Amino acid sequence: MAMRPKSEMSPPPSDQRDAVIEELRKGAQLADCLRQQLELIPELGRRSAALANVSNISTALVSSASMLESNREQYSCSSSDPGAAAYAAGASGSGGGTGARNGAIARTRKAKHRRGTHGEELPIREVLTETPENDGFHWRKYGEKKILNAVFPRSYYRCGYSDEHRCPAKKLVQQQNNSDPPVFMVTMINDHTCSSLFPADDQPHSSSNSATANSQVLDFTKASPSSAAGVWRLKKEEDAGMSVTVPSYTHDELASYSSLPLLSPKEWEMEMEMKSLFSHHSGGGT
DNA sequence: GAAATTTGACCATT
DNA sequence: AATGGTCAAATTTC
Repeated sequence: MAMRPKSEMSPPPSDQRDAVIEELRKGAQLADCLRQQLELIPELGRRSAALANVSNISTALVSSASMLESNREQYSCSSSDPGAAAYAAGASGSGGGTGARNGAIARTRKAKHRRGTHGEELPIREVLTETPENDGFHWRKYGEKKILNAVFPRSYYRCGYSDEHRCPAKKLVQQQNNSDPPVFMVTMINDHTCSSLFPADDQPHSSSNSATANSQVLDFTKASPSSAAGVWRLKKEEDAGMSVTVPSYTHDELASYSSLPLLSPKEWEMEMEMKSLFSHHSGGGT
């Protein structure tokens, strides 16, 4: 909803932008180191909560770097530098080489012109990320399509509450390459309206705890067992004997282990409010 | 049994 | 006509 005057912002010089990207990448690497250190925490509760937080930090950093790279792609596209665009789109050439590069560029351009049923321009946001599943929303897959000149199929998700709350948010996820970890192009279409509905009215049929009532949970732990991008990383790191970026604990478990878990800022505020309310009454029920 | 995913068919757009 | 996006029945998983 909030229309940021992004288009009015002049791009930083590319040197500076590259430096920022570099710093963000370093931050992500450091977060990874930190994660390894956190593995050593003996207490399961603290460890898993800390791991989850580090994972979020890492995701935020990688996403930010990707966004900057996307911007670079836009600017360099307009100034005729397809090489940079291909780089920004994650086309590292590892995917089989059957014209994936061209596909990535063409697709990116096309996504900018996506339209709704009435021909109106839809709000589109494209992000390159290694963790397409880790955006805190509940998505439901409704299709998958092999895309021309693309090595990997594109997956189509809609908000898990698109029915209940008429939330128009959709998300297209397409793996860009086969690197380790793989990079995914995530195209977000429309904003979530469901998230603004949750604080107002609890879902009547939901179980009584607030974490499930608010749907912005990382429930990709139970996502598709075969091809959903969300599980890719889990499976892979499991194979490698590593511990997991997004641990396979449920949101509730994490929430009970620690008070610092996977809440969106909005949820976090609510939780805090709830807690202060309860501490006001502190044991004085009715 | 319910819920989520898969997958081929169908539809709209270019 | 080709391609991308969505639907919906079948299948799978919990």
